[in-house]
Amino acid sequence: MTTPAKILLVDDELDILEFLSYNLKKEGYEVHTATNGTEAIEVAKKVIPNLVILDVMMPDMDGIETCRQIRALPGLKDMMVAFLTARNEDYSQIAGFEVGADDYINKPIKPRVLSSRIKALLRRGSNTEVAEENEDLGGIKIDRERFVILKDGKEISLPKKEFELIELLASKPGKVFTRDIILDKVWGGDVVVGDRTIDVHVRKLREKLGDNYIKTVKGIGYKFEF
Amino acid sequence: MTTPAKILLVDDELDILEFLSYNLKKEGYEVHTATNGTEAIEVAKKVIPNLVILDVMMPDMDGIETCRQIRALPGLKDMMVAFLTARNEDYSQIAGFEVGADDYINKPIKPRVLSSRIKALLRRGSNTEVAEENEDLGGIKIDRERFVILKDGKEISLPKKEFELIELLASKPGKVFTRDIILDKVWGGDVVVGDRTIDVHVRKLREKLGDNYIKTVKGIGYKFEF
DNA sequence: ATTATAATTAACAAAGTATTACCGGGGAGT
DNA sequence: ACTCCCCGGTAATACTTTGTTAATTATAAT
Repeated sequence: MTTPAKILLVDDELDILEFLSYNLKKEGYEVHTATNGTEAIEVAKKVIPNLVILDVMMPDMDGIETCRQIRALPGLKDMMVAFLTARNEDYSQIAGFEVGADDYINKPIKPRVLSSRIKALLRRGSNTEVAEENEDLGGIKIDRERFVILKDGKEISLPKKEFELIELLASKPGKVFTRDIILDKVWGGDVVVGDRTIDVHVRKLREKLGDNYIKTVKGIGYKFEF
Repeated sequence: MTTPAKILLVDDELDILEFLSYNLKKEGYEVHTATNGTEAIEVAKKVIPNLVILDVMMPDMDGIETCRQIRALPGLKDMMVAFLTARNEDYSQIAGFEVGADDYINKPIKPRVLSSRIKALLRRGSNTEVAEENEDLGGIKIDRERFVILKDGKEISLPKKEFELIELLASKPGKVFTRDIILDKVWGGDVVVGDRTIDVHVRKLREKLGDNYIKTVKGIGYKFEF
């Protein structure tokens, strides 16, 4: 770590703002905050953040519009942008990607998830050179931005759950994810679903991606390998 | 599997304490309890729990403050902390995370939910440790994360029991593990299996790893050597 | 040689996973 | 508002792998 990354948080709900702010500071980031679009633009001009986290739903000026305006500022074209959205807001419905969102983060926010997402974002952001090439995982690329998998250049679009599942598994190729962990991360710790639900989703993924990527580790769980 | 995780429960309501305690013990955890902050700190000093579950609302000293004090104790910085909160007590969440809460559990508590949350927490806690490079044991490496053995760079995947067995033996190379101990650690103290079960598993391991690693000590047990 | 302990093998039981079919809810399009 | 269709999930069943047992053979120690 050289100089801490600067993050601008924008949300009209003070609770959330504080909560996120605290957690990010703990991770060593330099955190700035704003409670509305106008204020956000002011702050952005001054601090030139590496990453802006914007609530989509805000009074006055919504996150999308705010984003558009911030991006128009000099020197801020290359900054990373993440939107906060309520759970279950279908990604495709959101106009955010049109203004160049780099990630979506669902509320309610789990600190651990947040932290890793942000790290990933900042890493991506610092790759100023290449227009952000997604990692190639044995002929497969995960395009979070478009919510699509690329297999040998061919697009395969996945439903949400399947996407989240492959995303998790591929996040650390080779690592075995226990059923517990998968349930926890993809379905959420307190949702109780049947034992075979994961299997079925794995099945559907294998149908679409081919049988060579997701391996079962009997008695333990699954892992992504190539 | 190895040694049971230690959990410290703190709540002023005896009903809840008993209820949780019962459920957690059933899951195989070592459970300690306290009914107030001061007592909690005493117990924490002694047992050095892996996880503390704290009621936020308590007379005398509330959960947050208790947590702060416990964390200040030597050797307890890295422990996991979960707070029990009444439904929708949003405000306390913020304060809680400031003292390093790792999770919130809402009352009323459903045992099933509790169980999975706790598993996740303890897992997270142990993951927090150092990224622990795998030791090379005479051409063999045990990769717990991927759940495979690496022999001369080549991956050998093992079934659960075989993996646990080699893991145990290799945990202290050279040391002889008696059949009793092996049964206890791998199969669990209360499971009754036949005399030859261990032999068969050793056999299978030797088939896969070669005959040069596991040595028999007649009349005593087995040891891992290289 | 005799006895006790261990290794091997094959057959069986149990656990775990894959597959298929199906159902209900919610959104998209009409 | 009414379909229709897709997604996410369940249930039942078939299938595979793993774990255990028991019977048999081999080995070492006295």
